[in-house]
Amino acid sequence: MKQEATAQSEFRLKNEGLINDAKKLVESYPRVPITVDCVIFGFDENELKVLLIRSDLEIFKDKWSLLGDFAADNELLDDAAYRVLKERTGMDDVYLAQVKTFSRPNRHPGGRVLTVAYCSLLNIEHHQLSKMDNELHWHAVKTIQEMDMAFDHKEIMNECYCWLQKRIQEHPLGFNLLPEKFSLRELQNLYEAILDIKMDRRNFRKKFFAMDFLIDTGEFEDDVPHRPGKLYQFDFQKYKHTKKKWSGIDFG
Amino acid sequence: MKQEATAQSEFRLKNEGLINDAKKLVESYPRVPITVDCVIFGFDENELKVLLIRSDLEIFKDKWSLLGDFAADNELLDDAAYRVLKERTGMDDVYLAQVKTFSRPNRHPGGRVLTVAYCSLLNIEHHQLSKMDNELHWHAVKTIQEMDMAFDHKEIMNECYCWLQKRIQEHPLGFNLLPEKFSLRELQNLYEAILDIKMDRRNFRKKFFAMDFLIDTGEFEDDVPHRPGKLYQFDFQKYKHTKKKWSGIDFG
DNA sequence: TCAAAAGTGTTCATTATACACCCATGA
DNA sequence: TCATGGGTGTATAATGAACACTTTTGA
Repeated sequence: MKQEATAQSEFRLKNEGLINDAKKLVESYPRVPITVDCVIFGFDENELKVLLIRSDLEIFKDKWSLLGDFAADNELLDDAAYRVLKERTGMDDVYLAQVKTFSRPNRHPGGRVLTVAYCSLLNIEHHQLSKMDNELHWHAVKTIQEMDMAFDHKEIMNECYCWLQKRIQEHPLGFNLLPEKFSLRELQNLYEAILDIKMDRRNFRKKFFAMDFLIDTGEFEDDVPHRPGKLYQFDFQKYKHTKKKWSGIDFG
Repeated sequence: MKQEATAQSEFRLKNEGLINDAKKLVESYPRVPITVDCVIFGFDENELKVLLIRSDLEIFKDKWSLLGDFAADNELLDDAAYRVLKERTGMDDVYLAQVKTFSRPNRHPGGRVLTVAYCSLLNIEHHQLSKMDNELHWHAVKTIQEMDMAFDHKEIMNECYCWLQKRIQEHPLGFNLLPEKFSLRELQNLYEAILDIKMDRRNFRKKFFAMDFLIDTGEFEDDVPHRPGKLYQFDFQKYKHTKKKWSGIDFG
């Protein structure tokens, strides 16, 4: 019993030594400030939009900026991105995904800052912006190419937009941008806006009905100046239990 | 003229002030050590392999580790990954892509270290490992699940493997793992190994011939104990000039 | 002559595309 | 009654999947 205790304490001592070695090693590494930047997409009036503010930095005072913040000590980057979303929009039930890390040494005028870009999607209708600080508001993605943006934020925006275009074809992300109940027209408008293409209405419906993830709510649109369409919900439960097939090799 | 000079110098002064503000801001951010970790895949003896070393860290001395290093001051992360590859394998004409950033606060025993995972692919035949320090060598990916790995390197490995499985179906990555001239059998073996599935040989050939990116070299395999197969090259030129179509919506 | 893998076509099922008319509603 | 978009079906083309035999080579 006593021997055991001794062995244990020896082990602890040795382990502490090893951890100290590790700490020393880590202390020898250069350190870099890390930020997260959120590219927050929304969909409204048949347009894909992105949420921007005027840059906090005086040097970029006339330029638009993504919503970002530095990562706190020991904060998981995903958590930092959720925190930024929460602080800026009040939302926390939002789709969020890490897209890419940007490291160009001169990307920040104040010295090297590394940023991790996150893409998030939220339903504009379900969220009235609470703070409008720094002219926080939605911009049509189509108009952004002509805007001045701070840092490398235009590059980050574009990467996230490409990511979204690809991703939305393989995953049911789009429903995070729509009201919980939506018409097929709204769904198609969303895809057409994001992919910037026109699709055949009949084939679009066929495709979604064939995937069989839409629940017919029995309800209908309201306040439309024409025949109201049926409203559907996406069956996330069923989707989760369906494992995707390999889509097959194709570079073309 | 003099006025102009004055205006210019005023502008410079003001600009310096703004940059100083930015610097002050950045100085207020927490700083984190950054590393890159490379998941280096190779293909040999009909198996997908990954290059590992014994961990440098005493605390992980019996565990296998990815090839990594800290990012130097003002070093682009891509450059850091290329540097690691060059230092460890001597190769610099290698496929390399950023996959994901890992930030769990306890992932490193020496304190918070953020790591950016890169995936790289290289042709084992074209490269004899020059240094064998730390037992550097190739491990079959299939056997790795049972191995002990340092840090969160098994998680990183798995993420990169999934990335590769998806990516190789949509992009011509596989050719980076094969000799410049390869038989269709080798190509199919590669796909079967990476995707861990069996494919029909006739359909596989049809698919690749239909994509029309294979150049018939007119040469044949050598040193095979059976009828030699034709050798092909991938037409990277033609591929580059072919823009991909949208593959179409499908979550199934 | 044998073993081992190369090379090759057809059929069938599934999926994608193109396309036009009637219907329900609100104004 | 009109304008607007909702809702539907069919024919054709393209693609994917299943499947077996002959050929060439080296041993």
